[in-house]
Amino acid sequence: MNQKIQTRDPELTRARILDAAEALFVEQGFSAVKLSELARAAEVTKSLIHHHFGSKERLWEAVKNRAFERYFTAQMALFEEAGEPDALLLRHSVEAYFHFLRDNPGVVRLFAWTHLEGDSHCGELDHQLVGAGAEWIRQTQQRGLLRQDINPTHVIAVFVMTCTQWFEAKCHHESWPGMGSDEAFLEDFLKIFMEGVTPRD
Amino acid sequence: MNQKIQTRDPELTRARILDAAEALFVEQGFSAVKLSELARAAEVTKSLIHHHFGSKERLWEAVKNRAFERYFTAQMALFEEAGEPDALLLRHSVEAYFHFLRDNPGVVRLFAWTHLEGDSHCGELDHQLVGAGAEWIRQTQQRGLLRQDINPTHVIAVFVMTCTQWFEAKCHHESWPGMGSDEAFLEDFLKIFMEGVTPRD
DNA sequence: CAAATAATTGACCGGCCGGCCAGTTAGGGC
DNA sequence: GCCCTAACTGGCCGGCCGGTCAATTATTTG
Repeated sequence: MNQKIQTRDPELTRARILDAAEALFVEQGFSAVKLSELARAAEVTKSLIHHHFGSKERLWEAVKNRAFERYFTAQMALFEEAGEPDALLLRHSVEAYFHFLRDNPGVVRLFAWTHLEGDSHCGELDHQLVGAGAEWIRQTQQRGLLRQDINPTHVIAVFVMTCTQWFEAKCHHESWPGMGSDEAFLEDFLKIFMEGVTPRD
Repeated sequence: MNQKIQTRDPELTRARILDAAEALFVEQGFSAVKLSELARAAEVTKSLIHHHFGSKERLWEAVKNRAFERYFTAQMALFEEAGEPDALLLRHSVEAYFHFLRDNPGVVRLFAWTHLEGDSHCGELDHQLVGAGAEWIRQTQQRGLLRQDINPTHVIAVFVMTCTQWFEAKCHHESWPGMGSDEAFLEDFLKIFMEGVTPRD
């Protein structure tokens, strides 16, 4: 009775390890995570982790790759359901990105850890996305719907960075006197940002 | 010949440990730093570290406290040499903050580590600074030199967060297609930001 | 159905981690 | 000068870290 499951499912095992590892790495960072702790959390033996991933470093790589791929496809999906390039669409993109980060705090922390490691991998994954977004802003600029004296990539960078830092440094800013809620901040940021990228009449 | 220094200077020893610890913690983060490595870097015995700071955790606290105090006084100094509140002064504040971060990469990384730890201490140190800055923006708003429909604290947050993330996530964004230099980005950000906070004619 | 392959286990390892302690030495107060 | 405090040293320790290995068992292949 109560004997261990006899059936084997290597893919599920890998997934269990990856899931548990992602949770721990995201929470504590690479070097603070202990394989013994991870093994307990994933309900596998420590040896099994080595069997499937070789080493702690390679497991970390696998975790990052999987998470970034998820991030990338999610962003790509958001992007592809976009309509005609105009200023309103830019506003919706900012809102979508902000809410995506709000709903995926793990992604935010993962970014922070990899930035501290100097890992440029996640940035490279963005190339398509940023390239397409910049092209899209360029078109809007040519239509006269956005001011033309700003580098389109910088437009993206400004809103991406503001949204990211809002969630990365929440513990830092949330105690600031007068600081509002997520939505209040987003609204004020959009006021500044949209006014800033709109051409003068 | 070549004998160890006989003279004792506990304050200098503390400083040597703190300096070496700051360098290592900033680079690698708390848990990746080994006390043996730190002892070598600071040219002291491991025991001496424990003698002066008690434990690795308390040393980390001491490092953060000292660095944040330095940060705070540097910012306070910048702030106090400011003149009459107007829009140009806001622009200069953004530039000053941006260049401060560029010239103090250690501060940027320290912020990132503490954010990941959920440490709200650095945010609390900012209270005075942010309170004063917000008050200052409020005055400028009342003079009609900045638009009045935006929370002053959010104005500060937007530029602080953009500057911070620019340097924190440099490895992420610098490979983006079309991304410009520090100065080019700052210029474009200022175009958006200043236009966004200026009242319509 | 046998043989090969892959998944899984538990025991084990060398190394080093943070921390401790007994002892030594310098310096400041009296 | 003497003593007490505090700075400083070297050696040591228990524990656990990431990683290995031989043995066992399920699954796939042919």
